[in-house]
Amino acid sequence: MSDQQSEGMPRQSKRSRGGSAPTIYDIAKLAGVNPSTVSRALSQPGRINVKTEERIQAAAKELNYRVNPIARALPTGRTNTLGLIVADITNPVIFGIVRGAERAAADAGYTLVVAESQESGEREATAIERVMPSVDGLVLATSRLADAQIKQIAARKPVVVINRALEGVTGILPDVERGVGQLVAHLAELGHRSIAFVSGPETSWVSRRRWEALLAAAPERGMTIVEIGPGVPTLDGGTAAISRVIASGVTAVVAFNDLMAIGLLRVALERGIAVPSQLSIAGFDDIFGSDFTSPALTTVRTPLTEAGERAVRHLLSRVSPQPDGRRVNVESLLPTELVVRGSTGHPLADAGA
Amino acid sequence: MSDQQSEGMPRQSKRSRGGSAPTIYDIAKLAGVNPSTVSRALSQPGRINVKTEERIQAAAKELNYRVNPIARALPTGRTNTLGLIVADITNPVIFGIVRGAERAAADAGYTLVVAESQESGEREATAIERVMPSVDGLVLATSRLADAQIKQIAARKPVVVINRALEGVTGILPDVERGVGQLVAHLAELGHRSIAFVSGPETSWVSRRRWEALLAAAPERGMTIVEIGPGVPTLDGGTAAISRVIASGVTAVVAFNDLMAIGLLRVALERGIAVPSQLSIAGFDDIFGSDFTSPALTTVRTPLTEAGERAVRHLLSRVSPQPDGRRVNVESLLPTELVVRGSTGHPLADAGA
DNA sequence: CGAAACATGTCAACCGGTTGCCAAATGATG
DNA sequence: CATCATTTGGCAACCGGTTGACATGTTTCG
Repeated sequence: MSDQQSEGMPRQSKRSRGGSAPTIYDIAKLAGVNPSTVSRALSQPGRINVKTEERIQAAAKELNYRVNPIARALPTGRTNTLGLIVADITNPVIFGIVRGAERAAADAGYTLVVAESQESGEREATAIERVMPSVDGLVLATSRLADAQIKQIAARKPVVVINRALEGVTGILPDVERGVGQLVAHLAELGHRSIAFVSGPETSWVSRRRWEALLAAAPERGMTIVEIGPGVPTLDGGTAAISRVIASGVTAVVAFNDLMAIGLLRVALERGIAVPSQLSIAGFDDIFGSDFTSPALTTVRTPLTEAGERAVRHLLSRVSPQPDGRRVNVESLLPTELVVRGSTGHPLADAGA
Repeated sequence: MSDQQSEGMPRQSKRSRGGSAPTIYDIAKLAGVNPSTVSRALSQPGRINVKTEERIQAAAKELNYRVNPIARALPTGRTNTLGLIVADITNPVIFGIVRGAERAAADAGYTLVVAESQESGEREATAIERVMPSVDGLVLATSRLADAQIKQIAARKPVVVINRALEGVTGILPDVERGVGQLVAHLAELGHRSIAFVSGPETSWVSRRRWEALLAAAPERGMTIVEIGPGVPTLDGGTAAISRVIASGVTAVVAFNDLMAIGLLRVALERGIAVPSQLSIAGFDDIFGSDFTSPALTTVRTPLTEAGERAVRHLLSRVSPQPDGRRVNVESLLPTELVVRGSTGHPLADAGA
């Protein structure tokens, strides 16, 4: 019974299907060695006799062999894949992150799977559960999860968060103070004495940080500053804030992000308010399109592509430690910088009155 | 050194690691059945006695079991993953495609891996080779590969291409005529008698299609039309074309895409040309930011999110045929439509002279 | 009441690699 | 030339599911 396999015609030999991709068994047969030798030759160069290795390489090339990443992942647990979870793929702030992450991953021979949570914590948790088993690590950009949830995930797989400070979890964070300092100095030089900050969502860590930085920098230059908000971080969120901005009597307004700033800019122009002479407007992030406006938007740029890149490189350094000791410096903050365009300028002499 | 693992405690029993994820073997033990029964209970509801199935479900829930997609993929070949290859993730035309594709994939419980070719055919081929073994199908958006290469790939795995017509390969294509017809009608109604089309790259299938549609529609309305180009499909590409546009004496210009249109708009305003009274400008795609300009851009919208969605849904229908016969209608073209904003208007009476 | 039809669950092979252990071959050393 | 160290490559178990073949138990029906 047990030898029913061996009797009769030479029923298709154990390993060798027709159309399918070649396996190490095919190579082994062709090179006349054991499959395990092939595996070693391919993944641990040097472990095998040079002569044999060459023979195996030649056979592999002849068969046009590609290692099956799934078969490799099963025993090793390493998938050569990273996950990137974003709240909203079409949010321009995210694009850069995705690009940077994808590049860094591709450079290292890693594949990137992208999942979108659509701003929902629940969907985010689902998406994470789905990709978790098949990734070596996760980048959480703009996560909507609670700190505790993130920590729990970080305990299972390496995790890097972007734009969020979290005890025990690596975070890629911007040097908000730098860009804000430049912005405030810029406005002060132009002659502004009062600023309004139109803030974003109450729960936004980034919005809070930006506000704190402004709150610290403005008085140093002898400027007054007020916060208006919270508001939704969209064009409409900016539009909705205009009345309060005007009522506050400031000559310059800084919005939580470029989208809100553009909303402010549009509604201001509609109402016949001259920008920048009557009202200077600035935003954050330097998103795609922020220079499409007339006047173009002055903004504090956050290097988002670099954020994505760093996040992935740090993840990789934990997933597959580099022998040469190169380590990604995640301690240093991402440098932000002011981009001066047309939406900020000297206030009219009488405007400050 | 090598046996530090095995000394001491009674080396872990065959199936049951501590920290690791639970397996069907753990469930089997808990429910007192054979692992294969667990597998069937989980993947073929009904094949198993209801009573037993319940017991297994309970055990699975208790252990918080999640199927290991990699282990499942190895024997079945199905990975529940789709690949999306794009030329440039940060190209705003792509965003919508990515979002639509991701949503459709997530809805079906599929994971999406995204790879960027950075406009290089070689990188694209590499990226495809890398993801090929671990996906069930591929969406090629804005491929830079030759027709023959794509056909070769399509012979190995299900492939859907976006914005490209290719014998034997499913393509998601826009109904260019519809939007162009609306645009031409709109311009004619405004009183324009002459149009210039600033074209994109010579190799762009889409640019050619748009030009052909314009060429067919304009004369029907008694308008003259000229082509200016080819040019690079960027802001600068638009900017560079302004002199030739002015020289042509037209009152309306249609750019290959919104980016070029915005470039034209900006340089026109810089030169003191009034938009739309002296020159009406329109673009294609309705990209993010096309309404940030002053005046906002009139454009022919292509439903990119739907393109991504359709591409994935069609792929899914081939990968895992729906029992209910629902099929994705890929034959019908994606409806494009005119979005009228401020950059088009009545030409000045004397401008046509 | 016996046989055929059907339902249910087990066995064991398999997907395609990886890797610990070991035997044989080779080389170095005294 | 004997002895020991080092290479080299094979054996076989393993990763975690899936699935065809089959044995057993249960129903149905002539």
